[in-house]
Formats: sequence, C-alpha cells, structure tokens
Amino acid sequence: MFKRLRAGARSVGEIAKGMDVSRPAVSQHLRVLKEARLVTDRAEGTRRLYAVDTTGLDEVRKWLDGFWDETLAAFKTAAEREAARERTR
Amino acid sequence: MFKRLRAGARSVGEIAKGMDVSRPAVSQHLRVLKEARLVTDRAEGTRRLYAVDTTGLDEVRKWLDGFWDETLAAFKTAAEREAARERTR
DNA sequence: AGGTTACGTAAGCGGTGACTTACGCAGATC
DNA sequence: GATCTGCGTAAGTCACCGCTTACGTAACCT
Repeated sequence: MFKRLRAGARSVGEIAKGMDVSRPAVSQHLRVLKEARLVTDRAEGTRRLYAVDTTGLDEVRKWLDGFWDETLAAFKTAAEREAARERTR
Repeated sequence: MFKRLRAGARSVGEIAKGMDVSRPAVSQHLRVLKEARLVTDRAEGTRRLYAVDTTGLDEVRKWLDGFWDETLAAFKTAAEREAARERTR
C-alpha cells in the first residue's frame, strides 16, 4: 500500500486494483495511515486521492534515529563494561 | 524487552521481573528474537543469559536505510512530476 | 430527476497471535 | 541421591485484527 503511494497520488480504486484485498479493506487501511499522519487525502470529484504525508514520515524517521542512537550507545557502554569485567578476571 | 537487553546481558528471570507478563511469555519472545538474529543466548549454570545480536541489528538497519532511500527518492520524483504538471496548467 | 461512479462505514466473522498454566529437564547444592 | 533453581515447551484459551459483505452517501452525467 505505502509503496504504491510513494509513486504519487492515487485513488482508492487504483490502489485496490491489483491487490488481493477488497476496496473497503484498502479504505480502512488508508484511514489508520491517515490517523498516523502518514498519508493525506483530498477530494477530486467523486474520487478521493491519497498521497504520502511527510510530517508523519519525519516523525517516524526521528523516532527511529533516536532509537538507533540509544541502542548503539547502550550497546557500546555495555560492551565496554563487559570488556572491563573481562580484564579484571 | 529489547530495551532491557540493550543495557547488557540479562537472564530470563531478571527480564521477566518487573514486567507485567509471565516468565514463559518472556521465553517465547526471546525465541522469536533469537530466530530473527536479534539476540544471542549463552548458558551460565542453570541460568541462560540473553544479549543483543548485532548481526540481525545491522540487517534491520540496512533494510530501513534502503526503505528510506527508496521512499524519499520516489517521493521526490513524484513531487517533481507534480510540479511539472502544475506548470503546464 | 434518475442513474452511475467512487467512496466511507457498520456489522459480522475467522484466523492468528500472545498470554497463562502445567509439566519436564538440566545444572547446582547439600 | 534428593532437592531446588532456572528455564524451555506443550496445550489451551481469549482478545484483537483484518477481512468481506451490505448499505448509505456525495459528486458527476445526461
């Protein structure tokens, strides 16, 4: 779903076509993506175009960066402490 | 769970203590983390120490980097195409 | 106005995943 | 050898998630 939207704005029907799920299922997915600020929607006639939303994307990116920083930092200190413990044996 | 392991090697009981799930539940989680190469385990007497595995961590990191590259690239070209379409109006 | 298209939403259902309890087993301690 | 500790695993239960079907609605068309 998200990979399809990366290529540009798409209508619900276009997204659903070619996927092995029904159109309402796609709508429901788009709703949670919208709530997560990962997509935006705008009406165009009877159709409804969805596109990726950079705001939520940036949030995810920042969160992940922080996660990696914390993980690597914690792992580094843990490794150093482990090495120190090894040395005093 | 993973955040606890970041601080260093922990036994199953230590991890389970303070969490709102039972010890067997923690064991099951650790099993899937182990299969995903995200943790390693070594026996120490009757206890079993778990620690983060950098190999699986690197794989995740690489996959995420590729995902972000693809996403941003696709989004960029989509935005440019959108801008061009706007200009010819 | 009537019909068609494209969509969202409610209702209902099945499968799956995460948990708990119960049990078995290896290692330590005496 | 007996017991205790720490753990993994099997079995069973339950809530939740994602899907489909059915229906209602707004915008376009003639």
